[in-house]
Amino acid sequence: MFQKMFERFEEEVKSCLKSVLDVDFTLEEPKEKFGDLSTNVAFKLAKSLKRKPVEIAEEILNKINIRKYKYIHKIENINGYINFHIDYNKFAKDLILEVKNKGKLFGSGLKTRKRVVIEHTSANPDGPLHVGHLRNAIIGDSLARLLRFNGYEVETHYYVNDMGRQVAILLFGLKKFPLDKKKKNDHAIADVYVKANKYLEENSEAEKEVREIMKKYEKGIFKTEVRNIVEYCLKGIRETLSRLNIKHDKFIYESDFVFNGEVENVLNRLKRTRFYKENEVSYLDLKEFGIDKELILKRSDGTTLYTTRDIAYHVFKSRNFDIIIDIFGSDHKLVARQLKAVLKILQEKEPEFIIHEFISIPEGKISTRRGIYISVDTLIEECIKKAYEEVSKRRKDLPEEKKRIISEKLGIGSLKFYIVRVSPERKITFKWDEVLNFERNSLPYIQYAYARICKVLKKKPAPENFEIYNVTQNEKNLIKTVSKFPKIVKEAAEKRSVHMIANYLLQLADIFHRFYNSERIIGSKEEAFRLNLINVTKIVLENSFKILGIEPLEEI
RNA sequence: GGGCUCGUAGCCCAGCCUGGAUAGGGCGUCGGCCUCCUAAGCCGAAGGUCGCGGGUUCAAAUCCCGCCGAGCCCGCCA
Repeated sequence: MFQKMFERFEEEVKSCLKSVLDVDFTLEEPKEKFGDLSTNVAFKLAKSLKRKPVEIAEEILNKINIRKYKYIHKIENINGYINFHIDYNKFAKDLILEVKNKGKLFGSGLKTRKRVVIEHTSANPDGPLHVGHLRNAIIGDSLARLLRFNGYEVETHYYVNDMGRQVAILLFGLKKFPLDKKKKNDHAIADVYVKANKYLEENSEAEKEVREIMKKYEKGIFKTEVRNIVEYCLKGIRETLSRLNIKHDKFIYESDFVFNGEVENVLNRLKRTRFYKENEVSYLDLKEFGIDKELILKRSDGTTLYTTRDIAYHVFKSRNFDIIIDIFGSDHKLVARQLKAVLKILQEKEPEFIIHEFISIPEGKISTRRGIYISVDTLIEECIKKAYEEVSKRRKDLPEEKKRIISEKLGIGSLKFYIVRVSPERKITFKWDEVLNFERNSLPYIQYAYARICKVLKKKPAPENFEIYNVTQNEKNLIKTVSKFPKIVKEAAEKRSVHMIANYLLQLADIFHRFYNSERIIGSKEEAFRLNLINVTKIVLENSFKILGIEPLEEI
């Protein structure tokens, strides 16, 4: 019955304007003092009508019969801008009913049959995840959650690069250096990998051996050995991801596309196109697509390359899904363009890419090969440690067990939030004091809002019936922000922008805290309404947390 | 050299796609608010050539062109 209140208000404003105008117009959200929606149509008309915007606006205003609209409280003309104000008494009542009614589904989209595949993380199985992978994983995971919430059928993939040089080096290394069984799997693998790389640098004759392994492996030799090593490492990686509340639906092995003949099939298809060229290597000429660099498909020794196999994987995705989304690091920008071009050539579905910049650490450039990185495991431990210090400082009254649970969730959540909050194209320099800031603009700030609500509602649950008197400005802000949630979710999904959700959450928490500080809830004349208002705020917080894969805490 | 991305107060970030009213937050700084639902909070102040230059427009942080600076890529690595 009640559907997306903010959009209903928007619809009313639109039909209101349409009833008196026969030109296109746009609506925007002005600053608080100018109302809730605004149009600058009078400015657009000024030129053709050769009249002043203020006069045009006035004329439009006079034609409108405001009584026909339920949620429009007032319309005014300020210097030519036509501003619409919400009738908050009616609006709030219906909004609260809507949110209560929908609950967990408030803001979600209708189920669609659209199948989406999101590939993310896909770190090489040669060591633990580090900060760079973390960003990829967090963006991918929350995007999957966002699209699911919007009604899509989503499958997440971890594409395992179990082929190529790094695997050969690992295989080579394991013959020379023992695996430390006491260490976490992925860390033990990294030790060997770093040692093997160092050995290769110092002993150039060993290079031949590595190439030999690669060649044999592609023919199917060492298949089980490689799978075992890879699985060994992945077990460690999975443990880390699981602590972050990130889980992939499927692990797709790159080598499978070679062994099951798919790579060869794709190569044959490409051979029949005019883009295919051969000399000592096979390659594609992609100049037509504005890519000067030829795309090499096969080495002179006949082995395939990473991109070749990736094409086969994408053909597979194209056959099984409607929308293909890849989360890539910015070093893969060229690969992304190449893939898009090749998929177009093959007349398959072209993937969408979310390309994120890197996270750098003060220590310098990250390199797993050289052993320069902060592992996500270390990061998680640090965050929890710091969170524990903060929690202990602020909540001396809590029992030890509770403090530990809260710090674990707050620490890991803060890490995720710090990363998901900034738009992907911006590079991040990882700074501890920013990650573990427990004040405003942080996850604890939002969790605190949630905890405050829980506490109040625990004392006094929101009653079924309530009356709305005069709505204060802080209440209006909170009502409006809550009502905008479905719109934000929809826009974020369309733009594939998870950081919008994080920023919305900050805004909601901010507005809540302001309301909470200035308005007494329990014991006030408006108690019943306010309890209902914070109750719906709580639902929106929960739904937003779910999108980000962060667990709400009833107490912090 | 070429391609892509970024440049918004001392520091960090949103807004840019879809142009509009004194450019929003946060950290830090300064000053206030706890006999009352967690002060992990709230209120206030100071702090800006939106990298630079040009163009389009009644109107540009936003669109177009040029430049400067930073990052990434340009491998028979992945």
